[in-house]
Amino acid sequence: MLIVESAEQLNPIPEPAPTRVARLALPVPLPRNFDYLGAGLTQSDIGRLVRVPFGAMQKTGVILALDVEPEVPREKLKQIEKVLHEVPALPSDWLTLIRFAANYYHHPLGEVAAVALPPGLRGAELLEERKRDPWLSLSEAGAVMLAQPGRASKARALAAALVDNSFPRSVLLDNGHPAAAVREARQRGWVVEAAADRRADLSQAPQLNAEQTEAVEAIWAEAERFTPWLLHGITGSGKTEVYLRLIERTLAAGKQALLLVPEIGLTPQLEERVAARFPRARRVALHSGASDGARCRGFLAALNGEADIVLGTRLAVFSPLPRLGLILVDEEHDASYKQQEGLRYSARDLAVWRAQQKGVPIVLGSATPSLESWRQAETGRYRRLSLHQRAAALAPPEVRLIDTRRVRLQDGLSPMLEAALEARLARREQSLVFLNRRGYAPVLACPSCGWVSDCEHCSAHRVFHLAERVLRCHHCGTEAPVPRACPQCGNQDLHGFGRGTQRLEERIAARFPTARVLRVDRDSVRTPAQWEAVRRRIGEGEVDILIGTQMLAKGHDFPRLTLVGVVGADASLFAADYRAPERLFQQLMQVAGRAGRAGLAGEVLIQTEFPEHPLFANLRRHDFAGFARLELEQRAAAHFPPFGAQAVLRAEAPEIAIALDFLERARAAAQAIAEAVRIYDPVPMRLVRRARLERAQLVVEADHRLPLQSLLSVWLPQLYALRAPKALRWHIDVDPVDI
DNA sequence: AGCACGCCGACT
DNA sequence: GTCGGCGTGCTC
Repeated sequence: MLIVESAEQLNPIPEPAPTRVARLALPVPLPRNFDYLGAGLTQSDIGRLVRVPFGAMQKTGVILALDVEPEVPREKLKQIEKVLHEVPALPSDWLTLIRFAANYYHHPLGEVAAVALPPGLRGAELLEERKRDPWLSLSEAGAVMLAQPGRASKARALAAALVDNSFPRSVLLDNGHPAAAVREARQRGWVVEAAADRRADLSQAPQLNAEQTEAVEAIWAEAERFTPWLLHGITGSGKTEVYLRLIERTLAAGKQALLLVPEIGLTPQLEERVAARFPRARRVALHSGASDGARCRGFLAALNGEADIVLGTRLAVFSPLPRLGLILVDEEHDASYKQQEGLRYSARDLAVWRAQQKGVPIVLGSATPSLESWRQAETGRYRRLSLHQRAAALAPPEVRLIDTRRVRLQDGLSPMLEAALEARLARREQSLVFLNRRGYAPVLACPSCGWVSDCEHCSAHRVFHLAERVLRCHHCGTEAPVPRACPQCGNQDLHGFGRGTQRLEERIAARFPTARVLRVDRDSVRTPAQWEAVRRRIGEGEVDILIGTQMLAKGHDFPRLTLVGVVGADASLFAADYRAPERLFQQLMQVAGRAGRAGLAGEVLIQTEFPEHPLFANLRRHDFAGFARLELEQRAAAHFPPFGAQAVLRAEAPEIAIALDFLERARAAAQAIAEAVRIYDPVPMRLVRRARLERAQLVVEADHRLPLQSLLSVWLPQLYALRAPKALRWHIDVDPVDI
């Protein structure tokens, strides 16, 4: 029986859409969110983008929550101007991710959202994009749903959930699905595709060796849950092939794979390899080189589940992935995973958090893992897999040290290294001389009056670039023409002191006049297209001797390269930065890995004044584990990461006193709340002045993350409240890598 | 961060 | 007399 309680129930009149209070994340550098009024908002609008008036401006924000109690009087709330319905709502796990990042890195949530969203995700631009791109209109028809054989009921449940979220939809069905599921999908007007079409082309896959097979099987056995893996594989051991096999299985299971790569010129190569292996998968590449439109499309393809493989640099860690099944982080030790400005996040660390959040496996791969990850493996939190075999079944290159205290160097080159270069030339093999310092000479100076080429804006010398005839500051980028005479005393005999790649190139070209010499550094190779051309020239044997910086260390296989010479590495052995040895070892291992391929034995010659340094002993044995053991012992003794956690508060101002004064007040505030936390004194940074600003920093440290995070949670709001002069800027860096 | 409002020097 | 310098202050 129906009980009628009111006339409206018989003749319902449409109710006016109720106005609700929505809390938004807005891209402003303030540690709080903003509340707005919105008529007709529903629960499914959480995660949607909106346009709102903000002061005298217009901003795009993300709806975080509805029906919150506003913290300001209700009459101050403005109306949401427009809900961007053309963009699907960001899912709740994505909102949780950016909330986590904001909390962990103590950065305003709205700014985190702005970093995580592709630039140009705005209503108008998006509509325009859709007109031009037929694919986008297809995917706008739907979030992808995937049904495996015998999973029709699960598929229907998922579909129902998508309907509730007012997702537009399409379906991706595996072979062998019940016909009923297809009928149902078609009846609902969904786009239907077969998942098999997106699978790998297996014809091309090379055989795996025993180690690789073992790794793939071990990881796949845990594919249904969060398992962090450290894949320690020496150069040439075929880590990439392991990644590809795992991606293949992930796609076959109807899930998405996220592959993170460092910010290097190699990204296109890996992209090509993935494309060749998975020609029919929907692939998305997200990196800084991509256009706004491409990033936008890629992000949306990831968001609505269309994308099968998302390959990208650190920013790709923020891609929303509704059917994520696997995360891979290649070269996990690489410094470019840590953003060094604004939101200073580690994409590798966020990736691990995401894998845990979504209950999926994550593989961190490297030949020289970060000591953080290595220790996680030692303590059993990560599971370690090792690939020792080089694919070409070749002995690793022989590493030899040249004691430069006992030989006479000519322009930085020892007779032994020269002889080795000579021998390679005679055998028509390639050589690489590694010097991690670009320019002709690090400083130009006047021997008669003592003038040096100092930068006006930085506490650094300007580097003498002979080829371009400029003095260039490597910190702020400003340059000046090379003076013909000393600006101070008029002496015409100015000297370049020290050696950079340009001078080494000059010296080697003079010493080996018949050799084809090529210098590769950021000055000579500026664009991806130039990199491509250089790689081709090297690969086709058009170069005899390469001279280069770390750009070349990360290079690809150069099959004719059999000799690597290292000069000028000593500075890193005793650097003040406690991470310097780790970086040096990683760099030397990497550059050594270039030597010897395709049946040609490799040799590495390192010029050093400190041949007895233990770092070299491990390098000669290719013993990363040995190096890590030694280095971790020292870190443990000093309570440095990974045996403890750090954050650094940095301040910059026109004068150091202003920065130090702010940090001193910050230190006092921290001291008052410190519990199980060490707070150091504010100190000027090593490079005090950069681009006309003077910088200082204050380190806080704890034995564990938790007390450090507790301190930051109380401390940061106090810092925002400190009355800082307008000219002062400050930021916090959690888990810094450069202190 | 923007962009307002708000009080003091050289100009149509 | 104004146009405009960028010094504080606010943004739901």
